[in-house]
Amino acid sequence: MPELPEVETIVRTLAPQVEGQRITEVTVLMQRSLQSGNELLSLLVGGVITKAHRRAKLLLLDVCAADGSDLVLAFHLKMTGRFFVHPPGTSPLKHTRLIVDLGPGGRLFFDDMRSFGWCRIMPAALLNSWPFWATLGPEPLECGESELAEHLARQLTGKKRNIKACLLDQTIIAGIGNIYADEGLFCAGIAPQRRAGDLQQVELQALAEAVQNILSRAIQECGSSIRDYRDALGNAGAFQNSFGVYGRKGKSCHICGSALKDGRVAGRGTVWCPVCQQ
DNA sequence: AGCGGGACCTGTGGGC
DNA sequence: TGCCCACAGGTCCCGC
Repeated sequence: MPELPEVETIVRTLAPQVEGQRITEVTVLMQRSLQSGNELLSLLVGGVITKAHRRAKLLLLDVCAADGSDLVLAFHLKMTGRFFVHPPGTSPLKHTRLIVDLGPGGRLFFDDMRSFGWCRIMPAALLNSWPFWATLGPEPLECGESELAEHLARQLTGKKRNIKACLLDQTIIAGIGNIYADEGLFCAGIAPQRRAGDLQQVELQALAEAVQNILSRAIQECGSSIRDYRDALGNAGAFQNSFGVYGRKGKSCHICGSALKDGRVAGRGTVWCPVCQQ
């Protein structure tokens, strides 16, 4: 399920295939997948994709439209969203929701089995007035470790929710999902059900360090492939082989050998070590 | 206001 | 063998 490291890997593998390419057609196969910007579709045709990049779990394609205006295609992959550039003439697949034709550059497919993912097309100038965008928390890898710890301290003061729910909250910190929340908390030695406002400064420091460490390592390993995730070249990631807790319920902790516990925290399947995480 | 939980989806896998 | 159901999870929305 694409979280920050997976979306980052997709962007890195997609960018060389689409940047500089001219859009010749856009086809929406599932209307629900295009959340907004229907009226801008015709403006895309003839435009050029100038940049593929990422913010939080969003994949963004900057487009210089045919009339010279700047547009943005924002994609949220949710759990099963995928990108792949097929040769020209390729027919849609079973779960293809949207196609961006790039002439001789091929056909960019947005596939999404569960149809939770979406695309929004908007003028670049309106990006900042989009509530989801405007309320996103900081990029965890774009601030220093102590800066991130201080940010968490400010955000979590007085919070009664558990720390896992806070890590999943994109307005507190951007890009973390269920996998990296569990892994980060394990790495920091903090139990997921701890009340966020009760965490001590030294624990927040450890958490900031753990989150940055886990996310960077996951990017180096090209993300985690549990079942569905593939990058824009069709390759699986490898970080799932380095999991400390996620998907390892009942198995023994790599650090202390205790049986890992599992349950629901913040409404999500959660695994933790009852000894290493306090 | 802040928080918890259901709805949205569809394929997979375990149990009977 | 085949059917049924729980489960996976990011975000929005609703109700307490």
